[in-house]
Amino acid sequence: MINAGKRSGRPRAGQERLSREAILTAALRIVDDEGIDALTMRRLASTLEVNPMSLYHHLPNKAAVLAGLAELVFADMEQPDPGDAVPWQEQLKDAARAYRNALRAHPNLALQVLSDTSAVSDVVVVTVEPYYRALDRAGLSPRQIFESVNTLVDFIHGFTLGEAAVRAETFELAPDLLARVQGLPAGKAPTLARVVGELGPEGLAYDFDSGFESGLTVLTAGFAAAVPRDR
Amino acid sequence: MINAGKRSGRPRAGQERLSREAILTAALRIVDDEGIDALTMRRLASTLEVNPMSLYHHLPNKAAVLAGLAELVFADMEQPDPGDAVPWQEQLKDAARAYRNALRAHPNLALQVLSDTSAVSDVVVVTVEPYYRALDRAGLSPRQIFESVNTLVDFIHGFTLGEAAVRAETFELAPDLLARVQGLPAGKAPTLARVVGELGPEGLAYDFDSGFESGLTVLTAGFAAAVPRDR
DNA sequence: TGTCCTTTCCATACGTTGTATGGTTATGTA
DNA sequence: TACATAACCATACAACGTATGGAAAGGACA
Repeated sequence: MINAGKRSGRPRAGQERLSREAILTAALRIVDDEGIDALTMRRLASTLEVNPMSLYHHLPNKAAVLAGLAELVFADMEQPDPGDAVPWQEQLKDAARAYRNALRAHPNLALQVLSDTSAVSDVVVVTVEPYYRALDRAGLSPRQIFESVNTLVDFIHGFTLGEAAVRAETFELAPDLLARVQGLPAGKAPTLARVVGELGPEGLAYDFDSGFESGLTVLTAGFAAAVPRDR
Repeated sequence: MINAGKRSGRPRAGQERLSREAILTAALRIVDDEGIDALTMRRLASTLEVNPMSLYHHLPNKAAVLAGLAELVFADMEQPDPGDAVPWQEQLKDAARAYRNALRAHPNLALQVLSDTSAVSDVVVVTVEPYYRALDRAGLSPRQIFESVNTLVDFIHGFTLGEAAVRAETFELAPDLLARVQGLPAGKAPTLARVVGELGPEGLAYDFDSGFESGLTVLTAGFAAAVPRDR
């Protein structure tokens, strides 16, 4: 009768079924597989084959679970920083790509992560050095660097948000947009209508990767334009 | 005994207490005053002095209430579009400012609005004409215009998200950031540490308005740099 | 070794949520 | 005048987060 049918009590040493890490890993799997709404304390406990209340010995509440997940997302981020061997533009873009990749590795968590101020500001502090380095090399002033980094990070956040939202829904961006534009009353948005018409359905087939690169190019060009003349 | 103490039944014509619009208006007030979490169907019904289930005759479920709120936010947006009398850069910036203002008029709704794909794509279609007009005047190709607008909108979204998140929490950005950076192990992020140190506490006192303007300036400069040479 | 606090798990239960079901009464149309 | 429909209400249910308190094992100290 080795613990058969036992109902409760502390487990033997080394037999603990839970830990903060185990809980967060299971939670991340649920969110990745089934979306953020599928993550409930009861569901989480049941996949761990544990009573719901047991979770509360490792994490104070559900908000802490979500905050822990945000933490995990950033922990997996790889920091490339090729250093000064490449032009500052490439250094900047590489860092931005790494950030984007970390965020989109778990699209169902994007909203949670981006709206969790403490998670974002944590990671921003730890992560942001390559941006500062690159823009310093470019010759910007401290104030310009500070504001440029904020602008870049905001772009990445907005981009990721859009990408995650579109992936979550199952709708086709291009035909949808085309249909909407064509459905507008004539003369309502003439330039939009003309440009969209010239692009055509295949021109509108949005590729997130190239959209991101395009944004990075615009931003780096904008940063470069801000470099004082005497450099 | 004119309907006194009556418990249920259809109201007299013209005496209806509910309508989609009335419900959404009340919901918006709750969200603005007390935050998105305060909005429950029961709370909403009680401010309207109505049974919770009555709401369901005008809106199919709570998600529809939230979607309706997103709609309201955009409905209040004023579209300036000074037209071709000003440089294209100003036309672009004015439109961007109007969009930002609409989003931040209801900060507690920002997250909801930005994550509601259909709301965003609705408004983007209706709203985006000035951007297209400005960038067309600047001389960009259809493809460049399309991608530039996406970049600009993503920046606005990311910026708004950050602004709303910071406002929701009650913490001071500048001292917090400074403390975090100073708490880093020495040599961990040298450029960040130096730049932040040079800025000092007052240099870090973030002003969202000037941060937004700075982003717009960078982006317009980036767009300008993409104009083909033969223009 | 025996004592006692702590840790890890479990059982039960409470209040709140969104909403399904089905009733009651007035409206509008046939 | 009959009847489907619309606008309201009462009741009820399942699922949620989590407070409370109990059981069993671990670890510290006598």
